[in-house]
Amino acid sequence: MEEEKRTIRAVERALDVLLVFTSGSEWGLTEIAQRVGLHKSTVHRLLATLEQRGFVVRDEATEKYRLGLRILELSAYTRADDPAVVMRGEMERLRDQLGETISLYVRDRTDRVRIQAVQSEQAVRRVAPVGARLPLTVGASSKVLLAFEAPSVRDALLSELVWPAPMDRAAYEEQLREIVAAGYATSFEEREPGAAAISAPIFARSGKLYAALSVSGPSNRLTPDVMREVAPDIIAAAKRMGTLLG
Amino acid sequence: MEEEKRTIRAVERALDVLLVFTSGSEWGLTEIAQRVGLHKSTVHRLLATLEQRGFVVRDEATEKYRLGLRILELSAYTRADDPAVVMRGEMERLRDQLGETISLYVRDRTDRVRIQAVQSEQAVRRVAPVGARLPLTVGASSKVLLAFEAPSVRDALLSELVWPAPMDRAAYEEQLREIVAAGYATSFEEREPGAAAISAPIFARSGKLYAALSVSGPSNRLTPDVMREVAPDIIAAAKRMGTLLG
DNA sequence: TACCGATGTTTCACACCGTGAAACGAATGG
DNA sequence: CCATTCGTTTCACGGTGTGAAACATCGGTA
Repeated sequence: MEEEKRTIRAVERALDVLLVFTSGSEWGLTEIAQRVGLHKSTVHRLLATLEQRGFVVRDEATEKYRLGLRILELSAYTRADDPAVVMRGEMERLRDQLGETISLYVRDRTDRVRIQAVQSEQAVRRVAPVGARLPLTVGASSKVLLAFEAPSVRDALLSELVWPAPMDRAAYEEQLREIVAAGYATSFEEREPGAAAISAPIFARSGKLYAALSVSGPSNRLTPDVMREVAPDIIAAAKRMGTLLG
Repeated sequence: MEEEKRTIRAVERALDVLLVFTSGSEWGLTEIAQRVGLHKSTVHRLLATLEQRGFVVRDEATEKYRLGLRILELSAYTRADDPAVVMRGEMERLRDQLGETISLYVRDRTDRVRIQAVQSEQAVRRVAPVGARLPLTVGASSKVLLAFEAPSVRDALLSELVWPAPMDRAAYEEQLREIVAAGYATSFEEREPGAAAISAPIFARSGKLYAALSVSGPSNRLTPDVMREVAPDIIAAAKRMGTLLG
């Protein structure tokens, strides 16, 4: 039962404190302490350390903590968005063609992360910040990132994921097989009501799954019929984007 | 004499490990250990912890460490108040690398304005006050701010500008095309004798031209050969700075 | 094949460092 | 003016992070 730990508790706690800021940008010490379940005193020392290195700063007005510029500085060195920059042109082309928001997701462990996005210019549109982290269980892109993954990896992930109540693993696996056959996945008001999405896989030249390209918008515009119609365009764009990768 | 420390050593060390990635995106364990001056064993545990939380990942091909997507996720929640402030870190790094004065120019109508600068620390150096306003007709940064602007805007500006005597608009436009192809611009004793500069464009994520990053110094140090050599570094820095923008 | 150096990984005993209870100070407002 | 909440500091204790050393794996070299 007990897994051997080779990690450092104090560091884990510090990182957990940082991660608190992914659900709100401004926090007081006591709030953070409650959230991570640690003593005020401990969190105070953690924050002092993070502040000294510039990972958090104190808002002068509110006296609360927020993330510091060191994070931004580091984010410039995450190579994950390098290919994403190259792909931006192709994504803009697709946006102009379809008029909806285009996103690029990669899998990170049991989540997916939006590494690039171009927004729809319509009045009613999905907004989608780069860097957003979403569960791998729901949404068209999640299904793509699972369905086209290597079998061994996929099975490991399916075992590891915790499923929301109404979902059944067997039925889900069947759905994934259909997605592989079709070459793309859709979701209709699956993750959030009123929203729909269609997603296709991007493979690197090596054949390895790199990302999921998704088109998302309001479900009254992105109806199942419309999605079926534009699927070939999205698959083609995803294929082109794959060739841009090493 | 001795300052009381209220920080946590293990956390400080972990953050230092993260900061190593601001001077190179790929590192091996031993390299990192040398850089931060810690024992291999210690760094190994730190990295294992950072990896568990997704702050670093191991490149499958090279087996080396790089920053993980958690950083990107956090960066989405940092409020970048003033872009010029955010970019200062990157500019300081470039200054340390090249030893010359680094400036950041944005276009304001038919002028350019220096909105940020870090000075060379050499005895003979260009001095460059922030806020300085210069004509858009001469200098490497001017050419960048024109060459990479949207065609319609560029043409309007070219018509509006009043040209100094010896310049010809047709020849200038040809020069701008070459600059777009090269990805950077240079100037050698163009605006003031004894001075040279090299400049690259900074694009926001949206693809919009935001500013020109320039390296300037005495023309005996910044020879054409030297500028050609350091151009890739400047372009890379400008690219990173672009990712810091919304 | 045997050897080497360089890499990442694991083990282990010890001291030191991180921990949380508690007490403190400061600000707010009822 | 007391009560409450927040951030800060102190301190003794024991757990926890530490680095030397040994181990494991590679590629490269002779």
